[in-house]
Amino acid sequence: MTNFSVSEENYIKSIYHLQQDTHTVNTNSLAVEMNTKPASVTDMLKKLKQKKILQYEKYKGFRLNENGKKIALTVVRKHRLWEFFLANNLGFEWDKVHAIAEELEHISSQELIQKLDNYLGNPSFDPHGDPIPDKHGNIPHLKQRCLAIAPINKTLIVSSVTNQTAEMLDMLKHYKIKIGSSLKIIRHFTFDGSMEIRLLKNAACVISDPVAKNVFVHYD
Amino acid sequence: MTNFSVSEENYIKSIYHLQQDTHTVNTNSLAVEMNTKPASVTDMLKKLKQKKILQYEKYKGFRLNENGKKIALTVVRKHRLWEFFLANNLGFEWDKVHAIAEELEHISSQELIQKLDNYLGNPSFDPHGDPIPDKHGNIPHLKQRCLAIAPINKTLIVSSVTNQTAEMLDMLKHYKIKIGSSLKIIRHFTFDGSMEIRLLKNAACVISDPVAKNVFVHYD
DNA sequence: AATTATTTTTAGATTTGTCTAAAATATATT
DNA sequence: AATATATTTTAGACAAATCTAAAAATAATT
Repeated sequence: MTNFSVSEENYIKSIYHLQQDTHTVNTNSLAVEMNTKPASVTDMLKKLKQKKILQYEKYKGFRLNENGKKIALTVVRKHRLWEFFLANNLGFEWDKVHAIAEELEHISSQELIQKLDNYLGNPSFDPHGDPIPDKHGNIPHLKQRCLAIAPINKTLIVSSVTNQTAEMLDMLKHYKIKIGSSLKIIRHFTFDGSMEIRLLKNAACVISDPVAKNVFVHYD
Repeated sequence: MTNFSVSEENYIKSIYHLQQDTHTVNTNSLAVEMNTKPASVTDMLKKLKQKKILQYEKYKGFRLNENGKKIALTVVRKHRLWEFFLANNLGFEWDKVHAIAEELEHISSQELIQKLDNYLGNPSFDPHGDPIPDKHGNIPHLKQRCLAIAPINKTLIVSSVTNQTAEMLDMLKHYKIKIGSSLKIIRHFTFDGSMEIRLLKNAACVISDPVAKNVFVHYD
């Protein structure tokens, strides 16, 4: 497998994230995503095409081929494992880990990542609730949806929180809700959209609709 | 404090290591140390002088000033803390940690290093026995010398091993000698320069002069 | 369909870090 | 001290990654 520069890895990762929803990515959106200029993107696209990572025809958009996706997944895996380490072992807050993991994800040693993975206990989700690909690039795939519309009376596992402002984190801390928390929805109140929930072995409590809208859960 | 590139940090670190013994470093030896060409060294020297990190007069050698030393020490600190983490927590062998730490030492976050230091229990020596500077750049300073010429009948602590070939490591494993081991020299044999030693709560044993020459110890 | 607006690419410049080959300086030797 | 040798620096080139400004292609609008 060819060797990729930090810059190339960053492009590959961004293309991977963008092509999830849409089927083909365009130059401008990648330039925005990467905080760079469209001309720079075009330069890099040519390089990545030459390295047989990218499906790309001039003026017609582009997307990663299977090879490219594989590389993207190794970078994503490294990023999320480091995020887990930073939050879980070093005690960083969720909102601080991303920037540091952006640097750590480019450390090249395969052996390091394998040992780190084992050291951390082969976690499946990072502190933001995003799934961590395994060493083969397989992504753990549970149903995930917004708590506001999740099923009642089923065991739900908090998987991610979209609004990560200090105010929101403060609120969640008060309710003792964190990534990995187990909870059930007991009932909805139609008056204001709030809901009564019960966290595993805690008393029931009521959370507002705006809170529930930003909390995502897994279940099977 | 200015920001330094990976390449600049590597030059600073190498100059730091070279200026320990000699008082002024010369272009060729730095080029050898860094596996590069003398012309490239000169280019970088100009840059580092401009950044007020370096005492440097054309053709007359160079050395880091106080600012430069401070920067070198932060890089050395990061390198050795990561080495400790790799060996102690992830289970890497001594001889594998250096190459990976060469990459990790350039991760920029100060907060990361402070938290890592605490997580590791603020260790004083890395897996090679080299001292880890603290956050102020202070280096723990014990007497260190070659086991072959260390004092008899004093408690010595194995601090580093210079020859780290597989053969040597194998031999040390057999004798159960590792970094941090406590031992005493019981007597020397003049016939072949070998010595009888006793490791804490182990039976005494005899090690050859070539082995002793590559083992370094601390004592007070 | 023709024109306008948007998006994308090209051409050429810039910065960082490196190199080779030649020139300048310092050191060693006779 | 003069010459030879070794070391260091300069000059100019190159690759990677970026940029600006202009040209080319595509999409939208009248």
